[in-house]
Amino acid sequence: MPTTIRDVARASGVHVSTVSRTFSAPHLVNPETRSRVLATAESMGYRPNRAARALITGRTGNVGLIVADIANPYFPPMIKAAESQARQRDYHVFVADTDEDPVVEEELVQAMAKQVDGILLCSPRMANSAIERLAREVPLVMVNRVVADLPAVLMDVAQGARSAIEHLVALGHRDLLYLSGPRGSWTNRELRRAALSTARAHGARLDVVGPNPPTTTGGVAVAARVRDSGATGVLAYNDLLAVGLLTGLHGLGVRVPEEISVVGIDDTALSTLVRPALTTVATPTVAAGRAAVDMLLRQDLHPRGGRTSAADGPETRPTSAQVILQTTLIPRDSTGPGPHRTAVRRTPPGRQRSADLTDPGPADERQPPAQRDNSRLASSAKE
Amino acid sequence: MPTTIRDVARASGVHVSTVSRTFSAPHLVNPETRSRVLATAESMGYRPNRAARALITGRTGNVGLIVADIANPYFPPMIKAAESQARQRDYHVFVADTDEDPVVEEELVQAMAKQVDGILLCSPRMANSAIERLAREVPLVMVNRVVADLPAVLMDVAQGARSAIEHLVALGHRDLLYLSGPRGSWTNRELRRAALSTARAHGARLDVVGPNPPTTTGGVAVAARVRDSGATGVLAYNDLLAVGLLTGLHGLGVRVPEEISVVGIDDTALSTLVRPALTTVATPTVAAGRAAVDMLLRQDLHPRGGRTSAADGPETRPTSAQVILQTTLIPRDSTGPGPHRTAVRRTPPGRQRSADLTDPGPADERQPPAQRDNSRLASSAKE
DNA sequence: ATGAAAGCGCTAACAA
DNA sequence: TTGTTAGCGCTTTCAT
Repeated sequence: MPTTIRDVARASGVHVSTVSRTFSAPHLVNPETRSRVLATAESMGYRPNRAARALITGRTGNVGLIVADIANPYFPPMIKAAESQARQRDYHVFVADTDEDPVVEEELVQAMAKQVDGILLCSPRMANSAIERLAREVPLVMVNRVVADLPAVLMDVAQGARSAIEHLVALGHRDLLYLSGPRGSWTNRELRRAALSTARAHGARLDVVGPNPPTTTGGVAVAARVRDSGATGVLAYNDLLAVGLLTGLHGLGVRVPEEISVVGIDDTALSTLVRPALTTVATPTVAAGRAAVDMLLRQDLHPRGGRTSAADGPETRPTSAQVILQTTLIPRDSTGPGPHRTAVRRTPPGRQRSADLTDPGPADERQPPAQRDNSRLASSAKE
Repeated sequence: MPTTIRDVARASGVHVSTVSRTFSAPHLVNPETRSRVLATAESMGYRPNRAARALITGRTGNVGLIVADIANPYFPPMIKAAESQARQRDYHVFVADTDEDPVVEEELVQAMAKQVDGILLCSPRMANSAIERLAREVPLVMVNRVVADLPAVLMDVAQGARSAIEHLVALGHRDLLYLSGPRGSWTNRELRRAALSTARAHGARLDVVGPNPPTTTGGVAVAARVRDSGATGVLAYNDLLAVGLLTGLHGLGVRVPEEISVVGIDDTALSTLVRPALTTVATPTVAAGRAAVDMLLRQDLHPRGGRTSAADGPETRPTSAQVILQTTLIPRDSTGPGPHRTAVRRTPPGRQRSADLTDPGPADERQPPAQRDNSRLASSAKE
């Protein structure tokens, strides 16, 4: 039976409210009383019950973070960024994994709702309608998805897909493939659309294969189909799929990048660990984690419930805004010259091995390769 | 302002207690009333406040899971196993990452304490004393560590280290290295001790290098030292360190396994993705996640607080027990013949490339390679 | 089967 | 500066 505020009050001969103040507003209590209370509390092993406190203040000091798959190396940097940003503001982050299951996702939001001050929904798989409904129960910030006018942190993946396709085309590839990700993924739709239109604009063929589970296993599984497709350049929904493809192709004896070039998306830790090192589009996950926490905590200035309420003036609605983060192509060793190499710009095979391009290539590839933490953000307040 | 139980009561013309029963004990309420209440609740978008409920029942329906580093691929399978096991019993899992920081770790336990029914501490870095203190505030289950007689799920990593060292010795390596992990890690101490004694028993030299951060970066950083050490066989604290070492050695032009053999620990997803594929010791993380949840929920039969208390007989203390899970060496391509190869058993170089050994090798290597989910567990109740 | 009342652990007006 | 009182949203005796 844990010690309560009442036990401490009795033991130190003061009223509960004094004990309460000792912990939540120490400056309002006489230094002497304070230290006496603190001492007895300490000796009794008393800890304020944050849940009970939350019930009345309306603030828990926690934020929830829900991701589709913790095993995807895409998320950990984002999670860690969110955690450190939250910690700076004296918040804690509780993470939950939905296993790519929309139903579990909704359940988890429900379960978390009252134990956190808001939830970061990262790459959610739920239906829009479900999200909108939940948004009325708990402050939500979306990451990688646009839902109504909920606050959102987005990445310009369309631009990333354009860069990737143009990179492949510039290398002389005309038969391209987009390895599609899961249904219901906003990012997947963006990528696919941008890849298709960019390919068309450059007179290249682009087939779409999928949906695929966004995992290495998914990549291995689709390798034979990729080989048989006749495509020489492949863009995958994410690094996991791309790395799986690399493994699968290796198993089939197909050489990368000599026979097929592969581009991933996300620039996860994996991409420099595999051989050949993966050409990929860096998505600013760290900046996203930070930005998402900031948006949530900013709008959290309007606490729900709690006693503070009263007539709080003109209907305080959450500030709806979007933050859009830039993406960057990182050429590495999994892309090389294709069959339609034009005579215009000759680069020795293996040129891509150097991350430091001397030949800047087509305009869209001309990204500063050094600047990896591209946290410059184009914030566009929608109201 | 979210809808409360009172709003629903008023709107459906019944007392709050009836609404309460409709949700927590439906069988005690008249079917007609029930459906009426349910209907109004639904239409008003009412959701029971789990935090408030927990305050009185003493049960939250959540379990906490604290890990040292979410980015370590070692943890996700364990987390997912815990989640699915918990979900089967209608519990939710909240995960938190401590960034390998003991202080953050303690804070997080505090923050979670009252919002969960118990906490799984995975590979904690805290001091024993801190853990024992916290164990008095919230039910704790340890994973990968022994603290007093707290319930624990352990892996027989010592046996794993023995297998690994014997594997290297059998291949003809006599100059070995153990790449040490973080201070304060129970697993690290176990590994180190077992590696040292096994090497000694076989007349091999084994140096210890470290502590190292248990990350790929740590592995890359230590590569030059490893090369210069003169050792030909290396056992690393975990796969991350081993994979980093692989990358570092590759960068230095040192060939694996021709010049140096490397063994990892954990058999993370990474190990089959890198080239050469990593020889490693599989640790049963999935079984561990499941077992930990089971232990926690079993002892949770004794709810803390709540109103139920009363005189509950003979001092119900949490059942203290340990579960010990087996580990298995998985030979892959990062280990090969060493300079002291005896004439006894000749195996062509590159034999290790096949996961299907025809030559079973020394006794300790003779593990069933197919059986990957080694969840057979030796449970030893200590009371 | 339902209502009345007490209270989980805590905070926040308001007095004193 | 401290005590008094009310109550956050909910469950659970105990009556009825």
